[in-house]
Amino acid sequence: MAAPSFSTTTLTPVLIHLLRGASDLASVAATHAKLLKAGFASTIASSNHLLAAYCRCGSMSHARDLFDRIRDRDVVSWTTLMSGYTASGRPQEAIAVLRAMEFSGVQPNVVTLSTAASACARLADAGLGRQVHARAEVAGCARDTIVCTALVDMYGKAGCVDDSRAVFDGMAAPARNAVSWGAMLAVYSQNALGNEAIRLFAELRTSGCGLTPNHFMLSSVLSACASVVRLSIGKCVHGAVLRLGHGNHEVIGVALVDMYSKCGCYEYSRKVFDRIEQPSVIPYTSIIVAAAKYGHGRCALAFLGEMVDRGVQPNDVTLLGVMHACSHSGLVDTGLQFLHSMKSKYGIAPCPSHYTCAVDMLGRAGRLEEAFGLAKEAQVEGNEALLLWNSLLSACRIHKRLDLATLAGQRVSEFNQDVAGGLVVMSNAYASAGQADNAAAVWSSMRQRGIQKDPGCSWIEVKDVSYVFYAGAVSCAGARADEVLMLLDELEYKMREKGYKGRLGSARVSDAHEDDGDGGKGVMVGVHSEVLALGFGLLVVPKGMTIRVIKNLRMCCDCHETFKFISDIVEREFVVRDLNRFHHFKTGSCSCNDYW
DNA sequence: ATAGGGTTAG
Repeated sequence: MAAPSFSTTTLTPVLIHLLRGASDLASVAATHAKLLKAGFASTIASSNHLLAAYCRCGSMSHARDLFDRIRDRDVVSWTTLMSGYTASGRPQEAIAVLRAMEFSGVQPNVVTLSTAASACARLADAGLGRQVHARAEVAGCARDTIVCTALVDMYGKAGCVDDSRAVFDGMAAPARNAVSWGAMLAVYSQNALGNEAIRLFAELRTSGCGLTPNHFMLSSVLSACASVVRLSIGKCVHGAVLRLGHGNHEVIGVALVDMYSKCGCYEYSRKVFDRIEQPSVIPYTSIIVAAAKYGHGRCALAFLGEMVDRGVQPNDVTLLGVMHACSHSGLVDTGLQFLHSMKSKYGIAPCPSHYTCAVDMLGRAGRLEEAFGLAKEAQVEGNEALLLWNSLLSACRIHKRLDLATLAGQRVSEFNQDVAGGLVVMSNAYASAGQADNAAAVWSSMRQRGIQKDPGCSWIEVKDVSYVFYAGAVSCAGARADEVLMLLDELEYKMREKGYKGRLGSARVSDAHEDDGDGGKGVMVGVHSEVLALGFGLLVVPKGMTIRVIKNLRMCCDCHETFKFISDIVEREFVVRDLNRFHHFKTGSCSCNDYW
């Protein structure tokens, strides 16, 4: 038998060297075996090295076995095990390790507590996170930059944005580094507080802290710009990306593709995408989703073909994007083929969102019997099912199938939570069918049950400022409100000369998709919010510039017709982003060819 | 010196 050839003091560097190159279980286990065979008496340091190596290669069962056999476990052993569980997606077990560690009497340090905070972040559990926060205070670790940054992230992931900000504000200015700023920006961006993220980013640049935006901060801010549809700021950030030399970073490329597509600039998304070298599945998915939103179904299919040819595997999100593209382009049978062949062709089993998309697609195309059949046969539950039956209900209204609408409405009402949207659609279905009494009854029952619904609104960005319009209320236009109404009056007159049959303004029984905000008299609406936003845009956006309107609901047929007429009359281009796609109006027609 | 914090597609 070979004599041990290392002394305790020389072993550790050799061990590190062996373990550093070991990213797979086999080589870690081989090193482990060699040590045992050499008869080396393990020290706590060498055991911890091995433990970390097992964790790095994701083999938590081996890590646990080793850990259980370490007698004199120190804070590093415990922390390493916690970190391993967190990294392999088992944060609950990391917390159990923390509890066992405290029970065993070993004191946590800053590394332990930052690891614990990140386990709580993964669990999105603010209650547990608060306990870790308190423990950090007690241990005197609550001023540590990394602990604080982990807490900022933890509160954010748990949805407690104010707590994140309180921790961030409590950090002394020199303690805030680029990671802390990046974490706070990400918190705002991930919690749909885009404007707060934009404000904080501006603060970074004026704070005199001397930190330069890095790709983490830039991608968070771009996603913030996308979520609140702030094109002009997004373009400025794009400029900063190029100046700072981050233009070739894939993550930034994806954020830019997404930002431009959500801000109504599909062409820019294309240009950014074309500059990404060797795009992975995520950039491909983001451009496919962008194409889907603009109704470019053939384009989306071409991108899918291209990625497959290049050996990039699509995933469930990619295929959902492709199906959305089919749905919004009227490629119904192609979309259905995807649903039925995705398992065999791409190895991805359809999940509830794919079924929901297919049902929506059939409904959009007026193939309602098939849609109902698929809806019943799909194993969809919970919130997904609510979305599914809601979209069917919507389709029934559009295709004036009150018989089926009642059926779908019944399904929707079986869900006790969040039924407002469905009930509004039901009411609108009655109104479309000329049954104003039933429509009013739905509203009054909603009023009695205390159900509220977000009012429909549209907004437009002019020189970095957002103007929000609600149906029937032109007040956002401020001093120019009267001018907007006069302009719309004049346009209505010109539209009539070209054959327009509807009415823009005066109150009427609603076949509307939005109520007027007071909920009670909801079946009476005035002019829709997107028309007001457009009227304002025509006054303030210079001629020759595209007017971009954003709406929080689906665009209705009337407004769609109106926008087509007006684009012809004033010879301008409009882009409208509604709840699920974009419409590009130009010379009297729309990019969707009236299919959406 | 063996353990720690932030980002992208739905």
